[in-house]
Amino acid sequence: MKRRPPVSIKTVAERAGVSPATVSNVLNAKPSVAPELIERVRSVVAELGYVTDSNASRLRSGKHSLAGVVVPDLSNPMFGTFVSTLETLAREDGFDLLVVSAANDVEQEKERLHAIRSWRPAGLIVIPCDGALSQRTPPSMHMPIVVVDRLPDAPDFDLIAVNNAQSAAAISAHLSEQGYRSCTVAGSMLSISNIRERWEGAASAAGDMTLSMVEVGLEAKGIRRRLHETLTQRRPEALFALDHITGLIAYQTMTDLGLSAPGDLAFACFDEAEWMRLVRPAITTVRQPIEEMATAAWQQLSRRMGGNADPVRTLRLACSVEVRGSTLREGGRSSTAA
Amino acid sequence: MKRRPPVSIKTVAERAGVSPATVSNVLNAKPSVAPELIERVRSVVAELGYVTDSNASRLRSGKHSLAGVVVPDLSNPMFGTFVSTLETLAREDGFDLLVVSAANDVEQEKERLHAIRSWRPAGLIVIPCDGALSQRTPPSMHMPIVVVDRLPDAPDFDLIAVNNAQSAAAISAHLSEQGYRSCTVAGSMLSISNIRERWEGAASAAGDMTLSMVEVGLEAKGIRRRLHETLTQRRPEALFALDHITGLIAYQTMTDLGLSAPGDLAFACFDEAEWMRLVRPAITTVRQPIEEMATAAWQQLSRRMGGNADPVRTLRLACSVEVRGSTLREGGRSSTAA
DNA sequence: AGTCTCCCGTAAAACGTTTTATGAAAAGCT
DNA sequence: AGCTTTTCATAAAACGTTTTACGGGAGACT
Repeated sequence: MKRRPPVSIKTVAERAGVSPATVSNVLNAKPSVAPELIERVRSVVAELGYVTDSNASRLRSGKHSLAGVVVPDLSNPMFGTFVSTLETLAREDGFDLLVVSAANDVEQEKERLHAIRSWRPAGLIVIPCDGALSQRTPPSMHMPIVVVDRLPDAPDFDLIAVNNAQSAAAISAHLSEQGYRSCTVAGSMLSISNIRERWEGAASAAGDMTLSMVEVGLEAKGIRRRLHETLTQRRPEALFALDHITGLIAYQTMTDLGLSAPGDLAFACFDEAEWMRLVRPAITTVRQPIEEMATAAWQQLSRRMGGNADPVRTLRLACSVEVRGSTLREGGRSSTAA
Repeated sequence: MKRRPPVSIKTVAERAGVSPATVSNVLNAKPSVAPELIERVRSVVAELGYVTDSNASRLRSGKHSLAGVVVPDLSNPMFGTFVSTLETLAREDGFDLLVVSAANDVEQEKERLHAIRSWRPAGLIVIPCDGALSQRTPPSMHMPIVVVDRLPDAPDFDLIAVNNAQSAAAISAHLSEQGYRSCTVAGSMLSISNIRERWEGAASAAGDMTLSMVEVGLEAKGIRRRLHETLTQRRPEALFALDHITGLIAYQTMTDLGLSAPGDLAFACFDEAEWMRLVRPAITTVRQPIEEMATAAWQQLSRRMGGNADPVRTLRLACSVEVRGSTLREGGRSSTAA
């Protein structure tokens, strides 16, 4: 591909026989440019394929059109859907998104938050790895930040989350209603705020069911090993996974061990993925409203970027609980009083 | 959060009692700065939390640290994994990624490719919606572009793809070996080059098996409807889905119709997802080497961004075929000569 | 015909950095 | 002591835009 010097506003101006200021006025639809000049400039822009340098434009005008998104891991489909929805909304408002991920590592998250500042985004939407954001967002970080999904460790941030405790409680109550006497709750780490909320919610509604918590970590091999231990040492009657990746590996582990749901082991997961409907029996899940979370997050960030200085705001969205075959005992429902 | 005027290199210079040029020299580790000044500048940078404006830096220095990635849809886990891997590699080379997606729409892809240019990325990695890239990358678009997964419609681009035809042929041959006499091959659209290659590959190795192609489109409802029609009108003995989303919806449709694999309908898919191993029987798949594709794409783009002007290059990576229960007939293998 | 007002195009400055050229001071050499 | 060379700090320019202030010309009014 033959390399040609890049086209700048000066090139366009020279070719059109006007000044760079006139080209800028045309491109930015400023009033009081003669129709003849408008036509001439537009024609040259099309001919040369000129595209304004958004960085230079922001430098001079101060007007932003970039926002940043920081997520723990783009391989997780939940985050992929989240970012995809955000992008659609951002584009409608004339923004592009700079998307970075932290590989589920708090040190990388710190580095990513630092690095993203250098692009001067107008604001940030952050799904933190664990929530210790105030350590990673120094006082000099002035841009508005909306936190999603995990609770930040300081009250300075707008937060969009789901009703973790209540939804996990619903699962716990359901399992208890079905007559299960013991349940292991598996989650990555209790230091991750939404995992802790879910555990606490589950614990609050266990009724007569004995609940225990196992922290399986974030690394697939470790998750697999701890779940394998859990299911082979003293197997509970039910297993409740508190996040998507834990749920996926939990299901793999129980199928590898030849355990079928719900007879050998009832299984529920706090996150919905398509495959959970496909396996037989289908899996009881808590479905998080990912697109609503993305919508609420973008709307709140838009307000902040627009100058809104209201007190910080927390929005909790409701999940839905999908009861499916993986937790239903034969006659289980009818044997318990409503 | 109290808004304070942003800190610039001038603020740092004033506070440190040096010139902006000295601050720049310190931050960029230029030789011949007195140790005392280095220490003073660093201390002020830390105190004020100053972060260089990468846009202004690139404007003056001409040195890039942003690359662009365009994918059809981030909700598709394959693209999520791809971008995640790219990001890790880019970061190792000191680059950030501007990630945009086209919502599987060629008009949006055109708009996205145009918009991403305004950020002046040093290069682009593009998974096109259908491959008609030369229409969406005008001659004025000089940055290096590496195309991934789908064939571009012009020979100007580096390409990283998989051996679609050969891998699909392997599935087709396997189905024929198993004794299936008819197979429907379902893919989004033949105008998408990798779908076309896969169909052609499957067709080339069908042997005695009757093959037919159904183009199901990209929109979930339409995919579901066409697959439903296909499976209820004149049901084939086998179904081979050519991409992930088609495979997911195909499996949903057959389970909704009460069809079990492989007895009622053998099922194979050209893409691997975790759930395909979890369902019973597990699904026969072609596993694409997503991380290797990302690695090869980044390496090639790095070379191009570094000034390499070798002729354009195509790299085809090999997929692996995972034969599982969804296509294995009882005694099917032993009845066919190797 | 002269004066005043309005329109329109643009020169120059500014944004935040980096680079380059320059000058002053210090160090080295004779 | 004087001259030459080297070091180091910085003034000014430059990157690609947008904004602002200014000047010239045209039109309107008397």
